Amino acid sequence: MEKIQVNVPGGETLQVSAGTHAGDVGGIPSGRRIVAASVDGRAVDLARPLAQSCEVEWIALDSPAGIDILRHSTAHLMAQAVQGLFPGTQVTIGPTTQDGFYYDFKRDKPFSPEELEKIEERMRELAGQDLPIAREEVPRDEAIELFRGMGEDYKVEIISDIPDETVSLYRQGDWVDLCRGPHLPSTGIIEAFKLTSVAGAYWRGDERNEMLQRIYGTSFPARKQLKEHLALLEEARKRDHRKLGKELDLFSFHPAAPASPFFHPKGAFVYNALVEYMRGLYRRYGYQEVITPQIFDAGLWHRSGHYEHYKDNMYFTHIDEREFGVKPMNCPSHTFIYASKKRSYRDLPIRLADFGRLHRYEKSGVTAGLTRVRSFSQDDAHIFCTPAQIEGEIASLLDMLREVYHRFNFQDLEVYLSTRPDQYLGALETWERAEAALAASLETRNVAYEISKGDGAFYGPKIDFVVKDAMKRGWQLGTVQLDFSMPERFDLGFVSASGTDERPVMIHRAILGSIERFMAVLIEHTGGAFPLWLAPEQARVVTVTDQQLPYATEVCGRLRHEGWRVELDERNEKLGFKIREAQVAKIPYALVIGDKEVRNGTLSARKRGGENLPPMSVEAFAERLREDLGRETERVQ
RNA sequence: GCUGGCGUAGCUCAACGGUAGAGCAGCUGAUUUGUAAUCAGCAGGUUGUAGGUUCAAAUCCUAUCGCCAGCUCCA
Repeated sequence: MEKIQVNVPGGETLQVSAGTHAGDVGGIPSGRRIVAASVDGRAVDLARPLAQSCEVEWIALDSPAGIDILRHSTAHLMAQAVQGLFPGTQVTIGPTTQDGFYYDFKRDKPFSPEELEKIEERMRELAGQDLPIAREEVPRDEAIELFRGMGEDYKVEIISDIPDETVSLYRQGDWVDLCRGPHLPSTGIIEAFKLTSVAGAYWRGDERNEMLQRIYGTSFPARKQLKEHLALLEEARKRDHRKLGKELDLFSFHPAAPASPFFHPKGAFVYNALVEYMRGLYRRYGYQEVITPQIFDAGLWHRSGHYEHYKDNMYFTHIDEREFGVKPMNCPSHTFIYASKKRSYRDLPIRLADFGRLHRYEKSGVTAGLTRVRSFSQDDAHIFCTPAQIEGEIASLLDMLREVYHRFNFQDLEVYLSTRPDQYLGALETWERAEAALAASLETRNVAYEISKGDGAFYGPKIDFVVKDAMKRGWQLGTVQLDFSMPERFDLGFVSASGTDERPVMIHRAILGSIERFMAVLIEHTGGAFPLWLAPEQARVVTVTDQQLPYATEVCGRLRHEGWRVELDERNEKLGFKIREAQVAKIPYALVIGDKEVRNGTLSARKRGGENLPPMSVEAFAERLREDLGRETERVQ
């Protein structure tokens, strides 16, 4: 038998016969559950025979790759259970997702919650049998025949689209599925899973195709992780910004303006506080704010390219026999301001910020709460600079982004650099320089990032910023996009040091993104318990009886006089009731005033959450507020 | 947009062919209360909208508006 060399982790090289299974070459570390191997960078089953010398890495069950395999195998287990319980149901595809998996079935009836339970139960039985999962390679035509014979029309269609000569099948017990793999060695490893929901989905995601029945589920290496995950989902449900927005009286919707929020006084306070915060940063980072029109002649949208590419998302109106479009973006306006006079290289960079209201028609099925609306504004800005200034501008932007996300207590930040797509505009050399400049800025600022190859916009490369909220869900907030197209379309120029006419680069950027969407994220991240600097009501004065109202009014007045947002609860209710209401409204402090406080000229503060502070003077309390605020608004460097 | 589900008092929900109810919120009064709900009374609805079926419709049917979930991160 021919011998091959296998490099395993730890620098060891093992000599084994060709055809030895990956899992049998030896050197598997004890203590970790190894469920698959990576051979020369490709994930394979442990039972995959090794044909030639190679490099092997182990994939542990609790590694990201291992969890992905686990979920894929769980999806198969579910499909096996479904077909066992409901003969005649066809399988289609069953991939993994960010935190689980789904499998689409062809069945006339949707699955009921009771049926889901039965499926779960059957899955547990099948997992308990610890069925070996075996890979098998068969010629394509043979596979087509096999699935045709089983009445699996969708599988037949899928295989027909595969160009390869052979395809792989996976068998577990008497069940078989077409799959590229890899999979777990056996079903017994699957123990911590849960089917979470059912939904309709179109075959290949196309609404013209047949409707399939999708079952979502999730699976983890250990029960504890599954429990934690389900707890986070439950917590996310409780913190749903639509629910909290109503409860905290922040915003509402009305059928007269679908998918367009109405911000109530408290919501408007938070909204404006976010805008004011960004304005403060703009002063430090050298931005200038502008105000621009809402509605423009359609000619402008033709010139900007929006009419051709974005028309379906725009609102139009006719007047004076002219067609006008409501702006979905601010960029064209900013090019007009830029071009309103001759610009010199000495003027650049010019950074124009705009909180203008934008309207985008979103299809009725995709709007949701504040996260996807039709009327919104962004912390939008456009930077006009020379190509040589890109790197410095991006570096400064990175500082700003970091400062902002820190302020809102987002711990994890993921950064994606999207590069040139197949269809692109502008010179190749310009692209390469720009991508290099973006990468260089990320590196000088020590920002870890991943490259999304080919995901850039047709007009320029971009960097996207994804933050993780308290429930570990990712939200894409910030984006920085280079644009070589718009300056061209609007014929922007500047006079260089040597007197020649040059084209500036435009950088589109937003840090919070849409203020509406950011508020939704913030509400869910904080559970509606806003930090002091954002709390619409920072403290509420509550009296023990109405005897203390005169003094309480004075306390409230003194704090208000210093600019604090304080309300007095004058209702003739018991203290416990008023405390409860303040707590439910998530007000940072309840200030209790009884006879003792009146006598001593003090107040007794109760923090949101229940901690009681010792009685203190109004002055001392104001000082405490100032300290809280100082802590919250401290800058990072 | 498509598929499915849901629209009942300000809010959360009940009634599921036979006179629309409850709790909370609101209003009035009593209570003067020490850190998450004091008591009583009153008021509140063309059941999203428009048609239809029926002796009778919140309930069944049709349309429409709105809300919710989902709609290929590759077998």
